[in-house]
Amino acid sequence: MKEIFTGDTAPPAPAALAAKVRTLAPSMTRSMQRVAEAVAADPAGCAALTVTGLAELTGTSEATVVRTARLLGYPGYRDLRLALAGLAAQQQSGRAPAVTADIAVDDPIADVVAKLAYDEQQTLADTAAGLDTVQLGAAVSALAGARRIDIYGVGASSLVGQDLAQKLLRIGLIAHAHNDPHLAVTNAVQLRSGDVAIAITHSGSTGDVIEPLHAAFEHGATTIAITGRPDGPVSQYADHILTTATARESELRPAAMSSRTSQLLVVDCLFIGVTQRTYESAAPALAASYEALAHRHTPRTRK
Amino acid sequence: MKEIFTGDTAPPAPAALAAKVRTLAPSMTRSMQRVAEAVAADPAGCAALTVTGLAELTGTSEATVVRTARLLGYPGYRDLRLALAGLAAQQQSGRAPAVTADIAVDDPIADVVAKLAYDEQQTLADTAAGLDTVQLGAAVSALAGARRIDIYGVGASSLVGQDLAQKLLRIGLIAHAHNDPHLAVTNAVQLRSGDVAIAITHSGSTGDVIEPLHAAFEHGATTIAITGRPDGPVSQYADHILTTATARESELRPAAMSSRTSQLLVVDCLFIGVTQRTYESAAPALAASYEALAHRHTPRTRK
DNA sequence: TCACTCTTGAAAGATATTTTCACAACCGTC
DNA sequence: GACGGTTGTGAAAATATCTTTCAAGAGTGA
Repeated sequence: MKEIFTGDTAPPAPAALAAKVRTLAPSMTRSMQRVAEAVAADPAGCAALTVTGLAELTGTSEATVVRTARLLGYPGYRDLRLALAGLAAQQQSGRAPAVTADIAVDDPIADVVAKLAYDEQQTLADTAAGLDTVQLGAAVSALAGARRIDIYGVGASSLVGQDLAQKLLRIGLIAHAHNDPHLAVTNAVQLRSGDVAIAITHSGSTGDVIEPLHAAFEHGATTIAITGRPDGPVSQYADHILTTATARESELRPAAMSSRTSQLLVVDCLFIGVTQRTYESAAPALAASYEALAHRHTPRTRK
Repeated sequence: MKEIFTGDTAPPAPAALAAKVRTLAPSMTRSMQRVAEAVAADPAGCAALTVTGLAELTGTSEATVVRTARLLGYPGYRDLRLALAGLAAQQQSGRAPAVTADIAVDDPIADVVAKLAYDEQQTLADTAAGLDTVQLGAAVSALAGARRIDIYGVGASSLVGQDLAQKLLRIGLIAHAHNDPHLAVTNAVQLRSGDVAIAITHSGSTGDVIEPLHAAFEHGATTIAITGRPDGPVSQYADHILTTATARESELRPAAMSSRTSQLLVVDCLFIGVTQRTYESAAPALAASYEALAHRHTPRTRK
């Protein structure tokens, strides 16, 4: 059965507010962005303000502040404010926000390693916090019972798709990752109810990926989108939307880098989820695949 | 004239609310005690209530609720509520130490997400800590000046290799990821000094990957191994060894999962390092590849 | 340029909070 | 046990805050 994507990211956000702001920022208007930025930059300060206060601070109107709160997933400003207070309390008591400068051209290699590792850790945390477990559960259910699974991704996302396909094959599911858009579409029209199609696109607007998903959707397959832009075109044809985190990008660190990390976490979650659901058949399949590879390793030599 | 009740406890309380309630209870009237008790017993629940709601819950009136808030040191109920929200958030974040456990078959999906994210974060930290920056620097130098770069990986490592190849191609280097062992070997014998060969294998003993690296090594290419077993056979033929972390694996979470995370971090480090070294040519190449993809995105739809 | 949609804030409308005020309950005293 | 005074309480008015509406302005594509 299909669910209708209502545009609002489902439940009130817990702690991943900064990440959510980043994810949703592109779909915001200028004024709303100003509000969102203010909120992300200083949760504690904003929690102390009334709608009117925050509107003045950001040079916008109350209406805009309320609109922003809505977009971030809260029923209204009051609830955003409450969440902000919670966030502020956590920040204060908890961890110091480790300073994380952009990677610079002249950074020594050790700094590059440290910054990269930190950024990716951050991306993982953001993804985990922003992932809608209800959608994830639904996606897992669909996959666990799927007759056939087609996965679409191009560019960097193609590798993520292949990773997922490899994993699903290992537990005995019939999965195939496409990266040729033409073949993907011609295969998609073969799908029907009981099959699952997965589109992976960070931008949410990659035509080569949307087209096969659209075709699969039209033919009655259950469709899943793994995207950083849940409001993007791809979501039109997705029964279940899994949102990946959007990290700030810099010249040296393209968005593709963190989106890959985020996508892989989602893929892993899907895989583990499906393994759990189909444990009876998955466990022996995993064991068998492990066994099959054992003889391909040459004996260890130690220098 | 105002009804002034400002208890001697002047400043807004931080987290010691329960204690404060106990301290102040004797000086409270019966109704106020009921309110204070409710608040102390369930901060989170009360944070969700309006004055009217809390008044009803405790069988008192709004005025009493406000008076209680004042006595507790807040300017009014609104501020008490904000503090309550903060408290609730702290409590909630406090109880989440279960993530260190292995992922179990019956874990709810939310736990799976949390545990996976945590594990991968750990893997990243371990990798960053264990990476030899001298070796990394040497590898970067070799890549930056390479005439041609061949990458070998099979299975999950194949995807990592492809990721690296994609990245290096983007900055104008000539890189190719092989996953067919035969073709890899036949190509490897074409390499010579000035070329670079990279083998990616978690076990360090994957014959299909060692063979081409061996061939490349013999023919004078600079060889790099990305492996979780620096003492494995693959290292015999590697000029530079980059060590990836080995996370504990469980039945549900195969080693391939964390080794991939670790390998990707290494790959990212290599990429950034090479980009830095070749910035003059890499920057415009990156910009061009970005540009080239721009038109492949369909226009955004906003609901 | 025109027609169009999207964005925005002013102000009206709805809620929530605070204050006021009158009355009930209690307490000690005569 | 009735009386004056004090204290505790909630209903309702007053205020502050939040939400919605709506029309004008900004931006956009033909």
